[in-house]
Amino acid sequence: MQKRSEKSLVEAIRNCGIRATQPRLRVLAFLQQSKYPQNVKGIVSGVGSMNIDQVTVYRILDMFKKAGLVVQVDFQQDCAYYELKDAKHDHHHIVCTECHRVEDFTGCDYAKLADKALRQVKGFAKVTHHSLELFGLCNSCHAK
Amino acid sequence: MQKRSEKSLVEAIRNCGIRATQPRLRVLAFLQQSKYPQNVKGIVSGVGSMNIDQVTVYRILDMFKKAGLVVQVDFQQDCAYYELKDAKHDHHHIVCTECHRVEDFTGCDYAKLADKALRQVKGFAKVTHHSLELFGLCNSCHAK
DNA sequence: TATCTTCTTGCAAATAATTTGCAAGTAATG
DNA sequence: CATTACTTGCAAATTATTTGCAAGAAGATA
Repeated sequence: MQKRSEKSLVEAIRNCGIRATQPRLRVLAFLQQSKYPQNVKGIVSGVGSMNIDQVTVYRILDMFKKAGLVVQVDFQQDCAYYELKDAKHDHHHIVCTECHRVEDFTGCDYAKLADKALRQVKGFAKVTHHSLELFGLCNSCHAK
Repeated sequence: MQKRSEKSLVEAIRNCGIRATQPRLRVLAFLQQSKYPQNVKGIVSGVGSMNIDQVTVYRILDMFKKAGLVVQVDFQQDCAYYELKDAKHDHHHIVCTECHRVEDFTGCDYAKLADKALRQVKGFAKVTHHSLELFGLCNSCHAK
């Protein structure tokens, strides 16, 4: 996720057919510079200078999700996390179930998987997105 | 998931090193005969005859999860769902984002995926489980 | 740039999921 | 069948997420 200029942030949002408001720009910018998925609490404190109500963040995330700008990530923890959607749909996480450390990995072969699933089940027209997380133990937690 | 006799239910639970209590047997039996993942509300009403408090269900699920008897499934909806863990770790779902219809599919090639991820990231010792869900539209919702 | 319309935001409050504390109940062991 | 440790149910707390509504801002237009 390389940084985008203020101008291209505005464009990214407008391209989805929605207004480029200050809170939306801040949330998008914050997610862009985040190394890992963020939850609502993290976003509220992460946008810093500007005070954005958490309700607003919920609504923005919901909208971004529907617009295909961000994806929701479930770490089977307390709450939902969000990150920018990558074009290839091929960015996933491995999470330590002890300390909650997160690392990225790629290579789930999404297109093939979606295809295989659609052929296998009956009654589904198309796949729009997916979620994939690995859970395990990081070296230090495993050592204990 | 074929049915197990009462006796083997008891054994399945005891093998995890925990007591085979009535509520646990009921929850396990209910999950076994469930076609799709169930949430806490569904389990409470599903166990029927016996009244089990939802707090107890939460605690049982938590314990079963740690014991490796069940897995948690996140449909990016309201709450967490649970189903029996299959030995091969190769049972996943495709969910309609409109009507929430669920179908199963297999073939994620878990072993290879976990291996690939472990080689790719640094600092992780092992993978214990994973989650994979596809989201899309079923035929009737797609037609609209 | 002033104005208008519509979409957004913030705040308060509601809802719903999940967790915690504790006394009373029950499984497993000898 | 008595003991002990683990479990359950109930009440209440906590936390995530949603809803309603009046005030505020974005974008189109004059």
